[in-house]
Amino acid sequence: MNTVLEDVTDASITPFAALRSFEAAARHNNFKLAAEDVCLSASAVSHQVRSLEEYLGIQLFHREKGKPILTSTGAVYLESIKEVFDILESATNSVTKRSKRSSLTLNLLHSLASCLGYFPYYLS
Amino acid sequence: MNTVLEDVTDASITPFAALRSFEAAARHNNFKLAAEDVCLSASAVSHQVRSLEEYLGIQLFHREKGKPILTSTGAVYLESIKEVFDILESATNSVTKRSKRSSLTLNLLHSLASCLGYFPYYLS
DNA sequence: TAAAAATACTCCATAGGTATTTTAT
DNA sequence: ATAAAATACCTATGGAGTATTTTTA
Repeated sequence: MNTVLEDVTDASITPFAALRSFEAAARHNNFKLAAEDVCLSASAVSHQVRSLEEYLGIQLFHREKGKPILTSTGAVYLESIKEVFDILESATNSVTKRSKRSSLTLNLLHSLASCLGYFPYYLS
Repeated sequence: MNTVLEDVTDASITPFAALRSFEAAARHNNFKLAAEDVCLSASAVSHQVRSLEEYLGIQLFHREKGKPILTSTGAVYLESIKEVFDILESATNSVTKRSKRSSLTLNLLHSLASCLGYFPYYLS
């Protein structure tokens, strides 16, 4: 068969973890705070945002002044990404049956609590 | 602070690669064919679909007869997942500037061509 | 000089492969 | 008897960490 290979960026292999970091980074305009949100090191967020930029072939943040500031293109992309997370979340909720279980209240730092929300298996 | 940990499945950490395999598997009701679509081994597709099921805590496929058949819950989930890919794809397209480059036509098997579409860096 | 971002370097967790077994036709 | 799916097991890769450097306020 004849196939013309084009210079496409296939959305279905979008580095997904990077989208989380990107969303958090955009929300704060700050990689350090974003890192806390997503329970990673600032270094990891930097890596991920960069990889997302390379994957897309565009700049998501201006970095002239050290502080990352969302580019206008980044802002456009962000809106869609939020939508993606919203749909994914309602999809997940609609198919996930949650067992009513007895709850346990803990006193925790917010940042740690947030991580436990993502990774409850840290609890033993 | 007080934090109540609930038994939630956080959509933002959905195993994303598994969604691709799931979509392909659902389209074919066949892991082998799905594997070709996503350029992985059938084993990998099996792994991924299972991990997605474990992550969601639901069954996406009936497997009584060896042949995987989408469950009704799986069908519900699939619809949203397709939407997610659609949004992601248009988001990607809208921010991706594609350089008009000269194209090269090759004769390839369909399955390989499909993989090259995903992974053009296989070309040297 | 303090604090975040970028980068260099490293490591190991895990995604995915091969080989094998199971199951259904 | 064949072919797909499940599973066991193993390996290599790259994601993410620490340490360091750079940069801005």
